[in-house]
Amino acid sequence: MAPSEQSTSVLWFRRDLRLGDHPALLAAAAEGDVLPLFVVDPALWKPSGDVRRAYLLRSLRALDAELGGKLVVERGDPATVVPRVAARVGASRVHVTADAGPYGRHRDDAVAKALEKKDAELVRTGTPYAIGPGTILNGSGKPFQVFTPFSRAWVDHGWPNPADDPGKVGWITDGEGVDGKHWPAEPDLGDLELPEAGEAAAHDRWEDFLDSGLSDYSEDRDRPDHDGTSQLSHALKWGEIHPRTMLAGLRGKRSQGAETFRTELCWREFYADVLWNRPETAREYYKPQLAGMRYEKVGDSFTSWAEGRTGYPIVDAGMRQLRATGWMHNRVRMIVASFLVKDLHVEWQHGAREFLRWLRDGDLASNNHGWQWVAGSGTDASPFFRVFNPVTQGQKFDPSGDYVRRYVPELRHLSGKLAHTPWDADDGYAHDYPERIVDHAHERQVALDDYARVKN
DNA sequence: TTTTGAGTTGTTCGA
DNA sequence: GTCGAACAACTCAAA
Repeated sequence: MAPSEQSTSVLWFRRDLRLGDHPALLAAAAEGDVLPLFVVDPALWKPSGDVRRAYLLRSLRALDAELGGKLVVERGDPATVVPRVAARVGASRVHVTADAGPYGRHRDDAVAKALEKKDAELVRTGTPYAIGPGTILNGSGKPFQVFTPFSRAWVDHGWPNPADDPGKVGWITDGEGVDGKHWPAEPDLGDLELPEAGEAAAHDRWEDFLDSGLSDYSEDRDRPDHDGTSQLSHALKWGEIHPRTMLAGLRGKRSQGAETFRTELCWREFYADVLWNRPETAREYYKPQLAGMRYEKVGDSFTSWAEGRTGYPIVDAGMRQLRATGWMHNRVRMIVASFLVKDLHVEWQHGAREFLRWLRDGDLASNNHGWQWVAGSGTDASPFFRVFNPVTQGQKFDPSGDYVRRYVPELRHLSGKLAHTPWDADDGYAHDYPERIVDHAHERQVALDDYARVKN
């Protein structure tokens, strides 16, 4: 289209719920007036837990406020809804940030086809990542399968600067989807408190973290009893802040904390890249031979794990933190994941699904490939003998026991480290804390033996 | 093509 | 308490 020709377009928001550093918004605004749209897609809404639904709705409300109440929210299959909205305002172009996930790619292809039938077009600009998945390749032109070489190539490639400020955008609305008409009701979360949603809150949090959290990040991030993480995983998941913005904020910082944080952002990009190249690994084993392990069916032991009643304090604290807050510390995610797969011999997919149901930051690529890493079926090269010991992990990363006591009231009467070993205290079970449902040393050996069998 | 070096986050054992 | 070795030889990336 000629630059002088002004026309109305649609900006369809998905996981890019912000107005700053937004290339697709720039592309839309360059064409003329823009109708902002969000579609509540049952395929994504139905499997979501209440926490994620509530967080999304609050983020949408924050976005709507920034848009002067003009956000159009519709419900239904995007392949039907998006062309209908575009037709309503005579838009021939619908702008989006490209989705790299398996469902999103499939959905967007369907929407693009549906738009084509009406002589309209889906325009994908940018991705939720600093470097688009599928971009980084090794010397043979193939995707990396090991993190460290990927990260070197990722750094060498470099990442773009944040997108320009869009300036004054001609936001329009059509009066159909506004005023909360089609907004789902916000689920009742009871006592669960969510962090403030929206772009402004994400930026405030990021600035605070740069000022006061980053210097100790590399040490503190492994401590579930400390507040040492950025608390921005949900903001990244919903695109309230883009990793470009964060990498620009880290530019020039050479501290260990900055290095470690960049590496964590790189892990997010690596797993998105892996999933882009192997979409089926969202559900299937990245290393298929691991599917041949002997696994237990989901039953009582899974329920004990999910509800935080395994009798292993750090595991129970983690699972209860998940349900109480919609978030779990990353160190503890690894511990509880290892426990489910290696101690209870349940396939990682069940745990991954449980996490996605509760996590406010639940991201398919990071979550499921994190699970595969723990299960030993993922991109990590070989250390099959890595089985987390829930007691020593607890003692090492929650040395004072504060984290356990915060989430497991039955253990609050135990002081210090003793909270990790109630079986060593005379009154360890005085408040109905459950006995250990399995013997870790034994189950560890079962897992290792089975692994050896599968390998041979 | 062959070879070499290296691999997020671990655990246990024994000195 | 601390430290190094063993776990068991595997796969990938790059020279």
